[in-house]
Amino acid sequence: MTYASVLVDVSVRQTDRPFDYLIPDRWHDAIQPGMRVIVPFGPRKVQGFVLAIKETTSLDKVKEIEEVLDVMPVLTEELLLLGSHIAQKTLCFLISAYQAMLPTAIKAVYKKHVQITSDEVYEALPTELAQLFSVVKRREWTEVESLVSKISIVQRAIKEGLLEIEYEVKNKANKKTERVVSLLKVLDEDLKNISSPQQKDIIEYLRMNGQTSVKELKEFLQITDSPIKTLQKNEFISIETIEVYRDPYVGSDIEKSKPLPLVDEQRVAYEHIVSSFKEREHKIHLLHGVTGSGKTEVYLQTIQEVLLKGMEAIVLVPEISLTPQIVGRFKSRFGNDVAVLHSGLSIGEKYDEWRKIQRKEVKVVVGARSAIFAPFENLGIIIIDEEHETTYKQDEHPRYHARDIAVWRGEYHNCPVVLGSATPTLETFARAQKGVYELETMSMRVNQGPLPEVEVVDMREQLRNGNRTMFSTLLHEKIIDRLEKKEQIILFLNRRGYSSFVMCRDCGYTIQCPHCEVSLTYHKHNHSLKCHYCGYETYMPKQCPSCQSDHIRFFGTGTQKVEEAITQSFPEARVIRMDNDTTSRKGAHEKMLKQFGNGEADILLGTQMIAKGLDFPNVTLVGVLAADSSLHLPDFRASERTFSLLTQVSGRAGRHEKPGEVVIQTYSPEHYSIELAKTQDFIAFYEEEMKIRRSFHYPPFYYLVLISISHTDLIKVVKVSEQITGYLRENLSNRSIVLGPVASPIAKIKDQFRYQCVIKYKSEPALYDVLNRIQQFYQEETDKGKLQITIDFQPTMFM
DNA sequence: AGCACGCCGACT
DNA sequence: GTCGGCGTGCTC
Repeated sequence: MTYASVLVDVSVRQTDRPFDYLIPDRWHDAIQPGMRVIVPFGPRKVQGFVLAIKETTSLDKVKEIEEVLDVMPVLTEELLLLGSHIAQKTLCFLISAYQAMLPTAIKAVYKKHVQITSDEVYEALPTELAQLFSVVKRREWTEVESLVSKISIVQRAIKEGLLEIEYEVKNKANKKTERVVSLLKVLDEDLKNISSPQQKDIIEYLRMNGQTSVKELKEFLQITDSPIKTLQKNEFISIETIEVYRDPYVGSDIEKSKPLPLVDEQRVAYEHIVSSFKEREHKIHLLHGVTGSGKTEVYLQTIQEVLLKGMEAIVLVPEISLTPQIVGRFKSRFGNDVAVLHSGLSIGEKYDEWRKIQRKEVKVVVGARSAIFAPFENLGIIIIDEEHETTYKQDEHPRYHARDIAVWRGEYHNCPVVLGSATPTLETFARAQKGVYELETMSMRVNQGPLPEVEVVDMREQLRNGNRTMFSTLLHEKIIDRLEKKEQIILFLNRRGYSSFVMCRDCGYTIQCPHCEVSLTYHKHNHSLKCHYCGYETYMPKQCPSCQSDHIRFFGTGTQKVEEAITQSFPEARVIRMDNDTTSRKGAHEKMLKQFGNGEADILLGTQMIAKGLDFPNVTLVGVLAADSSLHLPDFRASERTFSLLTQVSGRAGRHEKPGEVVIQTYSPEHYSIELAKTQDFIAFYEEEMKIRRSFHYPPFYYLVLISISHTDLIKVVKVSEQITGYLRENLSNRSIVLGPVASPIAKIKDQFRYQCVIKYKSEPALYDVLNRIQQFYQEETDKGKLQITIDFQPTMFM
């Protein structure tokens, strides 16, 4: 007898452990850990993952596995191991960790049907049910629920054995299939006997072109299914259904590219990384290169080496759909060896890309955060571009950081991990300084061009001098100049922590969301006010609800408003505006960038999404409007983010022959992150910021855990928060610091009050134990859904 | 999470 | 005496 430990797809604490099932004989040697199965669980059926195969079980009664869903495991041995590591380190259920590794298409969909037990039951059934099941003998539960007058009559029929419930587990996956036609043996004699010209055409076509899809045959020969069917019936051809891949990049013509010559700094970095790959050393390299220093080319050539050895590579890029230019570079270098995974793909497309990896049909995957789980088994290198990006941290369970996963997998495979950035996180840079990571510095731009000249304009002064527009005199002049020279301009609107809120000029009243403690945002297109947290929407009032004054206006600068200002100040300029509104349609993003690249516009105006990765030779001016809006967020990383953002945006200017200029507009020009962005001196910024981090006990000197507590009852939230902080203070070592409880910066979302506390620690042996105990203590209450407690290690946000 | 089981009040 | 409400506890 062999048994399987199965982890079922039910994410609650009580089922967060394996259950044993008997493996039926027919599956004996076929079943392997990492495969998905369907098992009976209580009265229903659920999907589960086989964790292990074993010869014995301690139970006296076990059920049999009902079905095996995979031919090969969807989770490799490595990923199974990694899952338990993630569950342990982020305090999530094991099943959640595994779910996070797989494409959504593979997730189970549960259905419940009601059917007649036998044809003889009609007399016994109540008329209502007899009618319902007279023609259709099997119906979906939800359908029955809505058609029937009372659920109880169905339940009684089930008890009496007239009806029964059947549980079904389906795959969300939709493999895209295609019917293909192959020619069987057709003798010339047979051909003579075929009178239909269409059938003859088909055979002719197949003889010329070999295996062909039904679709193509029909299109090319302008025929229907019927002659094809006849040929199949007479066994001249065979039709089989095969799986095909959707190609999200079909039609985009990609030219093959060749390795570019490396400049000295690039070569040094390249050689270091390649040597640790060849020596099979798990080293972490920080590739610290200024914008335009050619980091991507280093990635490409190191990957080339990895591929030469028949090994595989993972490349993470922040939210990749936003940088089609980068995807293009990988596709053009490695062609069909590349799979691309990002959020812009449909569920089916993601699944197809994932299948290519699983079947080892590709060697390189380029993707966003979750691509770190690519099921490669022969990894040679892992690259994380723009290492400092916060999108690498998942903000829902499991709250993992892709960088940590990369390090874990690098260790498992004994391969190097490369972290690339012009503005690495302080944590990473500090490790490189200490020699924990290898530091590769690239301080020169490949084109030998200088970094762009950056000027900071004090907007307070502009205001004092009577300039009330969004453009300082300097930026205005420079825009005019570029427009005349037919050079291009990027205008960046820093909107983080910024929105167009509504305020009464007379009494100062601002309109807030009734369910969340945030101001509502004004939306121009339908004159509405919307809450960005819960979706609440209302009309824009004509009068102040508080003092009835007419002077109620919206404040803040949206991209729309900037666009209007541009057309007013520079009527001849052609503008492309990129923000969430204009790029939500699929492919809109790529299209707009292409237009700008072709010179169809003079100004590209946008938010964060235009800050990185873009490379347009004709851009010689970058303007940053309101540089400091990200500076005053209640977050210790605000300075780091601002500096990083300004550096990245500045890097968009003058990347090729023409030198670039940057104008940064700010109300706090004396702030060090803005002052240092002017010289783009990362080291100076690092040293300055480290002083602050040290004295305030922030990372990289301390690790952080953020515990958030929320509930609809404020008193309950306060009580639980105080209990938790009290417990932490009592049970953690006195070297750790516990802050709070305090109300979260956004104190209420969706009618839930939110409190938080923070643990700062350097080394805390009791940490996991204590946090687990807290989770267990409140488990009953959190299960009911009223109370929520989330624990976030190394949080990126404190909102 | 679902689902059954069981206990209790309400109503034919 | 039955129906349906919800609290409790289990699922190999």
